[in-house]
Amino acid sequence: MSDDAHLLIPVPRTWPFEEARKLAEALAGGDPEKPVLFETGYGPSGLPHIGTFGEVARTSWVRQAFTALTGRPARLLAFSDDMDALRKVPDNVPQQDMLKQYIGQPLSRVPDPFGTHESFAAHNNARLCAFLDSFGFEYEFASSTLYYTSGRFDAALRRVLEVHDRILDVILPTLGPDRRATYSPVLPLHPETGEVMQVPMDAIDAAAGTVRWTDPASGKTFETPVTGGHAKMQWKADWAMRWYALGVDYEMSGKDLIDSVRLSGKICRILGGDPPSGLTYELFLDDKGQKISKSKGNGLSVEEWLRYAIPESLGQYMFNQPQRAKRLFFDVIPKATDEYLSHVDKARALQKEAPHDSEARQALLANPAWFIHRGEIPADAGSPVSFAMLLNLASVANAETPDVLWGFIRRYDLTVSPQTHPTLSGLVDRAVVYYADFVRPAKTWRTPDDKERAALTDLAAALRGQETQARDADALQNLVFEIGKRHGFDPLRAWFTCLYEVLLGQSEGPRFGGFIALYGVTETIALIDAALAR
RNA sequence: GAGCCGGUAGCUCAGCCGGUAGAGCAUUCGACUUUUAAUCGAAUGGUCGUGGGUUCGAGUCCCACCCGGCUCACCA
Repeated sequence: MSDDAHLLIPVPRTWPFEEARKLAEALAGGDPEKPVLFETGYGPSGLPHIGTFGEVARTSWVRQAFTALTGRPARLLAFSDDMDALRKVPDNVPQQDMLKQYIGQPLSRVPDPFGTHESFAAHNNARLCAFLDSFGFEYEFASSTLYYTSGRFDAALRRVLEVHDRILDVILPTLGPDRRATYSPVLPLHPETGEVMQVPMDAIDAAAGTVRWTDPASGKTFETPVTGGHAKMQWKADWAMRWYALGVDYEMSGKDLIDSVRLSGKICRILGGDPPSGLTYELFLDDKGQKISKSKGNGLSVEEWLRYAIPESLGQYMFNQPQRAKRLFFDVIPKATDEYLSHVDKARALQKEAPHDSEARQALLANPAWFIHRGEIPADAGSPVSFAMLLNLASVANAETPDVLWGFIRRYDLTVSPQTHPTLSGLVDRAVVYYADFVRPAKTWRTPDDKERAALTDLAAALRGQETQARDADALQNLVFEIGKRHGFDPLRAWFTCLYEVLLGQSEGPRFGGFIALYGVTETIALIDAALAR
């Protein structure tokens, strides 16, 4: 641990700081003034998804830890491989027939099926940026097409030709015989059709910076410069070339890419560069333990998560154990949310102590909320009520709108409101949705028997006289109670159980007078009428 | 074939630099309620996958094995 002397602070024991320390060690010999480069990759053949969020979030956290640890400047580049060829037409976009005609073309040359951007790639790139912005990530966007065409990769591409054969030696043994016959790390763009060509090279001219190849369709031979956007690299070599050309210091990837990382690292070394450090994170599993993939459409999307929980909870989920395969399904949402809330409370307390207490500062840096809120816990973050409790409450109260939930919350604590507690407000809104989507559909409403039917009819009639009156919970409770006694329920508890089972679809519930007062007399009458009509 | 992850209470999991096994849920009991619990208190519950090793001391470190799961071996 004595070799940590160059670090500004002791290393907190969380994975972003462990990663940052690894990176600091790897960079120990280099120029301390040079900004450190973090990269995340994105393939714009589809819309950004939850894995994209996870990778950018986690990379951002390592960067935040790295800066805290070393004080060195760092950038995060979100690199979009938009020059990659359109291989398959995604089935969740319009204009399928139009897109089919562009298979094999770089995504940046495929028209936007939504008609809002210059190209399909531009459309997806814009969606990526909007998506990342909505979470407040700090990053610089990079377009592969722009980098290629602007000549930014030219020197590296010429270097690729110089060591072309050594690159082949590394890649060919990893390929099957069929692929081996056609493989080339350089993919020239067809000068006539614009297609990204996957053909073997006839000749390499490193001095001229060109490749010669034959179009299998026409038999014509072409001499194409690798520079200036006239060619791109095949993906593993592309990754390596990019690391080399840009000097990428850190990039994570999923464990399905372990072999690619190894291979690209070798190629990067052949080019004369140092491959980046990085974390291999585990994949996300759906409810049945299967890998989540865009094409299968299993698991959970970011939109779905945000429908049921506040954004910070998704950060909390991604923060936990990146090197462990985790189930990504609806039922993990409440736990992630409450973990986040409890960390925020601790972090806020630690934040007060941190300026004059080094132990508190260390604990703060180890707190997920410190990362999720980018180093500064807002004063109004956190909630006095847990999400689990709100879900329970929504269920018990049959809460169909946030108002009903707020009514119960305010009876519990009059000082809270959506204005004073914005996080709680967000939780309440989602609890109602979660209840409506998951809890209520599972409920079963019992049909009342004749005796219950008579009592319920009586109750509805009695309530009709109360519609215009002030909503006095006690008076309503007495009313309900009297009707139960009048109809001879014994024990009286059976009457209330009947109300819960018939009207709310559950065996337990809130004090009924209070429920009517909050839920509304008219609404309760409607509830009874609906039950009687069943 | 190559590689990765996991096995701790009935369930889901936490367990840091080795120092008397923890949480939530579930279960049971109690308090408070004109029936309730969104509340509070308490109890029950574990041979830490197996076998070795290191150590005064191992869920934790090392080795071997068993079981379960996943990923890559076509494309990116």
